[in-house]
Amino acid sequence: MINNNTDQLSASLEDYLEAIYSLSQSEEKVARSRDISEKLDVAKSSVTGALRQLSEKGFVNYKPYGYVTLTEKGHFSAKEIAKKHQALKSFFYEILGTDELSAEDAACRAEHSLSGEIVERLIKLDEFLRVNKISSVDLKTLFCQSLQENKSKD
Amino acid sequence: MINNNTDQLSASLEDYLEAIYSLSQSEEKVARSRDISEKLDVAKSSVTGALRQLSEKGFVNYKPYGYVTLTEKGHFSAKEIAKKHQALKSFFYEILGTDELSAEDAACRAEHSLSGEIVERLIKLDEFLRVNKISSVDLKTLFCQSLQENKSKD
DNA sequence: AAGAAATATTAGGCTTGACTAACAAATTTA
DNA sequence: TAAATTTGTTAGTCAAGCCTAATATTTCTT
Repeated sequence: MINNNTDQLSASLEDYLEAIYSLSQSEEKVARSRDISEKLDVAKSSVTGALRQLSEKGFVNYKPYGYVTLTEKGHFSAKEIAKKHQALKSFFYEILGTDELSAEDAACRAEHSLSGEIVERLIKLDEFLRVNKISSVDLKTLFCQSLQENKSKD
Repeated sequence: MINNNTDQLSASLEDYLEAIYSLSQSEEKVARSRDISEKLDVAKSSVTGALRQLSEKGFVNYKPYGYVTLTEKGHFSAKEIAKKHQALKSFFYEILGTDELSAEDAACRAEHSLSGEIVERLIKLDEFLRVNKISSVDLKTLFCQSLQENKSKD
């Protein structure tokens, strides 16, 4: 019973929380175990385990066979995570100019490893570049011409 | 004996490879188990396990109680990882203007989750911003004034 | 070169987070 | 409402990665 730490979530639990948040927002307002399982491509039994943990840590209201809802704390954290995700995806897609799938994919993985501070600053840079009309369109030539020639030179 | 996949390394194994590379470069040219253990703040027995895996996958030459050296493949991968690390740290520190420790820390964690393509593009953006003299110095005011006022507003 | 010290490995255990299969509960349908 | 279907949980297993303690090997010291 080590790490019953109430505030810090593992990358995995962050994913579950994010999925619950996202499902609660769209669809029929309640995140069912089934949907979470499908969304994260994970066995239903894994969802049960995750819900128990999130519940113990105070992020969701959960009773076996009952509906799942976010607590205030859970809602707050989920929003933070979603914000990170959105900011990163937007940066990768609209500033760096990757294709949307890559951007989504990269955001999924990076959102767990970057601190709030870094993401805040990234958002500011993103805004700055937009305001000054420096975006993927402007950087495209730059990217295209230099992606090739830069293949390892020790 | 699943995942004897020869080319893809886990985040953890990437860390070990990177440490070996870095130690080989500096110091006395040979990465000893002891040093790796110390550098990654990990038990020596964990290093042994990692070396065995890296050896099985063809990234290092390793025999129990012997010295460890990188194979050509290992050297190549390590360089890639180190390059990612350097690029990310530089971006966080010099463009986003975080303190050096945060930059180092963030780079350590993000380097495993961002694809080569994203990092390449980040390097290009980094260069572009430098050339155009848009760096942390220029963004500082922007960052400082807006980091505060942007604390969640749903 | 033999004992002491440092270094490396093995053995065994723990945690996290996934899985499958079997079972339980809830919901739908006839 | 009772049977069928869907959904959710439990039990047991597995791999990755880490740990400590005990053991083995190498290196240093005298």
